Amino acid sequence: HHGHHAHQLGGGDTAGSAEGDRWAVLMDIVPVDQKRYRYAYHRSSWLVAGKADPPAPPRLYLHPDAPFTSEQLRKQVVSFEKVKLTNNEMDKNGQIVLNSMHRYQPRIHLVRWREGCGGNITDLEAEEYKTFVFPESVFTAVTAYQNQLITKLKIDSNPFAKGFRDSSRLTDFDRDP
Amino acid sequence: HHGHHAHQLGGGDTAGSAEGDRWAVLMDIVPVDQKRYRYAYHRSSWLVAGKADPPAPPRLYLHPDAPFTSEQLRKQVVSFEKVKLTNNEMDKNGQIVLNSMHRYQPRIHLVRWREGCGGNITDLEAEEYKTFVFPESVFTAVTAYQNQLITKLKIDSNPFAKGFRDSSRLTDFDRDP
DNA sequence: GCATTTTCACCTAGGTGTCAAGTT
DNA sequence: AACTTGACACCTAGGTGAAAATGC
Repeated sequence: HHGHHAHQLGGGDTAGSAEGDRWAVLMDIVPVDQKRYRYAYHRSSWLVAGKADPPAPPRLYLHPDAPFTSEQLRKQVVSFEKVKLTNNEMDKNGQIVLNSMHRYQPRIHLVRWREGCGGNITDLEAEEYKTFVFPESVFTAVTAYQNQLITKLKIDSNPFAKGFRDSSRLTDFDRDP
Repeated sequence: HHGHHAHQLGGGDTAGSAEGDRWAVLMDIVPVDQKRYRYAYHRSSWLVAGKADPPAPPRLYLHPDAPFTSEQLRKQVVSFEKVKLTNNEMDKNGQIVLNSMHRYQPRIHLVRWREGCGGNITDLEAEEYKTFVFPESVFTAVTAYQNQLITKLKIDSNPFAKGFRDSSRLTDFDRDP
């Protein structure tokens, strides 16, 4: 209603605006380059190992709490902790499909909620949206960690991996509490 | 588009119709009468025990898979297995609030999906809907089962209660498998 | 005395990295 | 030789009724 071009959002919606104040937040993950990588253990670094495998078209993952109001977007954390990755190109569960040993850039898309679509967004170019990219979030997809520091980071930061933390090595006192 | 009165749905949408073919399915649970009950253990039956406590206005529980298409409604089971009940009138989790020791009738409402509301249905009378009632689903709300047959039924039919099934009484062979 | 809440052992369901086995 | 998959132990998270504790 401010006369923005379609396919581009401007800033400046004020706190009072209620009309059309519904937003979808989506994530996709796009290739950084056309390369395949391998890991050089002895020098602890990634090396180019050839040309990329043919990429699947990036899948859009809609944040499950959508639609958000602009107030929610201002006051709440929008976490994508439930997004799942797979290397199975035939996946039917809406997971994001990646090729292992390739580099990727996650992207966040803020999309004006269209009444009547119910979040069924298949093509970003048909929407009014703005994309946010955080270059520090680039990563290399793997099926097994190549680096023990990554393994330690995951074990220390993911509650489901608590069983592998150092402190869980028992000190032989696990009988008759 | 067939000229039905608002607030009432007719049958006869054919398989081909696509326009507006989105439906919400909701459940609410309404008091059967204005009575409070108690259970007579010695005769295994419910008795009237006085006048009902003041009822909270019935809450509408929207099926989480909404909206459905009419094809989905024809071909799939619509299960309300995730609905939760509580006796806490202050509940903020969208659970259905009931008074213990009162009789209730669950109801199912089929509601035409309104674009722009995103399933945010607060008042049924503002919608185009049809209600389905199954008298065999009337029940008495409790905080503890009053009848051992109910306890057995629940234990035998709910996977989470498997630990209480007869067959799980161990036969003294639970050492060193 | 009866109804409700709290705590608990026992489950289901599913998210972790490990390790062995399989694949290319 | 390097990468991928599947079975596994170990967790988190939470749904059961039993039994004890609490409330009215």
